[in-house]
Amino acid sequence: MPKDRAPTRIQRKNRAAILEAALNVFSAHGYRGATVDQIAAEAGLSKPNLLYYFPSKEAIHTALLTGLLEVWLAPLHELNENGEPLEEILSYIRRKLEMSRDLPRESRLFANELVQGAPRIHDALSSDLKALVDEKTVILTRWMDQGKISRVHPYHLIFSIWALTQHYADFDVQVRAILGDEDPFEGAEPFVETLYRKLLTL
Amino acid sequence: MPKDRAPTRIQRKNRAAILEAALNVFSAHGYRGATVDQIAAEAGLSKPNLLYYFPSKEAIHTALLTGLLEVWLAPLHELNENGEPLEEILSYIRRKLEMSRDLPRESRLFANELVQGAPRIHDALSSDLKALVDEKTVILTRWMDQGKISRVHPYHLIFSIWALTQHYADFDVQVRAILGDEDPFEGAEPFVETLYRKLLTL
DNA sequence: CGTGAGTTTGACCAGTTGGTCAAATCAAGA
DNA sequence: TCTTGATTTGACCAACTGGTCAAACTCACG
Repeated sequence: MPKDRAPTRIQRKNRAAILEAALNVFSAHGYRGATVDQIAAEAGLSKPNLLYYFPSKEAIHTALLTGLLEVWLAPLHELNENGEPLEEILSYIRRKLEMSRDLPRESRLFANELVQGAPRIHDALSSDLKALVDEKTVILTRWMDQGKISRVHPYHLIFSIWALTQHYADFDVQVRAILGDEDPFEGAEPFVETLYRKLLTL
Repeated sequence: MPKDRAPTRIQRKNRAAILEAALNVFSAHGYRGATVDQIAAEAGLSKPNLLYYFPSKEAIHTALLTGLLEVWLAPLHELNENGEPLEEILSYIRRKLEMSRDLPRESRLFANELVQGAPRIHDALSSDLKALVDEKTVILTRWMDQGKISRVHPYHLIFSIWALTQHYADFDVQVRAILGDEDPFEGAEPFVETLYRKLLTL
């Protein structure tokens, strides 16, 4: 247990290696399915050495989740109320789709946690996430009031975007089992763009 | 291990109780997160007694998955090539949404399996599921060729329906954390109906 | 009733898992 | 170089897990 001074070079390196390894293991096997030994091996450390940097398996998991939550919510944060409504929403969708393509482990990490009832991030959902979504649905509703986009249920609009974009990362195996060689994202991008353009154009 | 005669009354009752309990436990905690003790307790049996009916934890899991796969795919099976195209698709969506509302455990069972790479049903995906989807996309493509519905990527159309409808069961916690008291399905039904009507109407 | 198959259980086992600890090793500043 | 705190490790532990087994019990049916 290092004292709470400024972290040393080694501390920074090993903590980063552990979190990287934990992301691999937790996202592939879920919390319960991941073992500390596995994470330690993947990080190139012995188990006791890993537990020198994090007090427990759960601590690694929550450190990962909380650390990645802001990364995960960044695309929605960027939704700009002063931009062109339809383009803002389409950009948001594109950012989410890119994240599914480029950060599938992060997506599956949250998917694993959510599908099992979010026992470890339930609080963040009903505070941080809810606050962010509430804030952005106000903007969406204003755009609808101003006749800039079609009137639809703003919460379900956001849910649909999450569902559609994250599906490609979370259920990747299924998508690939059906599409075979075809790159999922090649077809997905124009599809979702058309979908939301038609939905939101008056 | 009962002989392979006709199952007795007790066998039928206990096997059903085990599968019901296993559905609860596996869907809530995933394969690795579920314990045989937990399933036995929930089924009202001792662990050795449970293992008298199923040879192993994995056997219970695969029995569940394979038994439910056809239930799960039934809505798509019902998509009728002789029906009115848009109405057929909308009915399919409604059936899937009903399943999310009425059978969320089944949805999460598959979600858990898929998000972890489908180690135990990979074969069923690339054979049964792929065959079914291939068959139905032919119908969708024909409808598009005949100018009955808009031309979109048929596979991604199906993926989007899965994503949207199953989202409400699989990520239920998240949806409820944001919607609060509001019934998710009340808003979801008209939303998805509008969405696909706009997408598919020429 | 009796009897044989079907059912249930307590005791047990080996492997795994998260976590501890004292001792050994290493690194960097005085 | 020397010392002190940071880092690493092998040995270990208790709890849990999936699974086994022989013995006990129960049920249906002749």
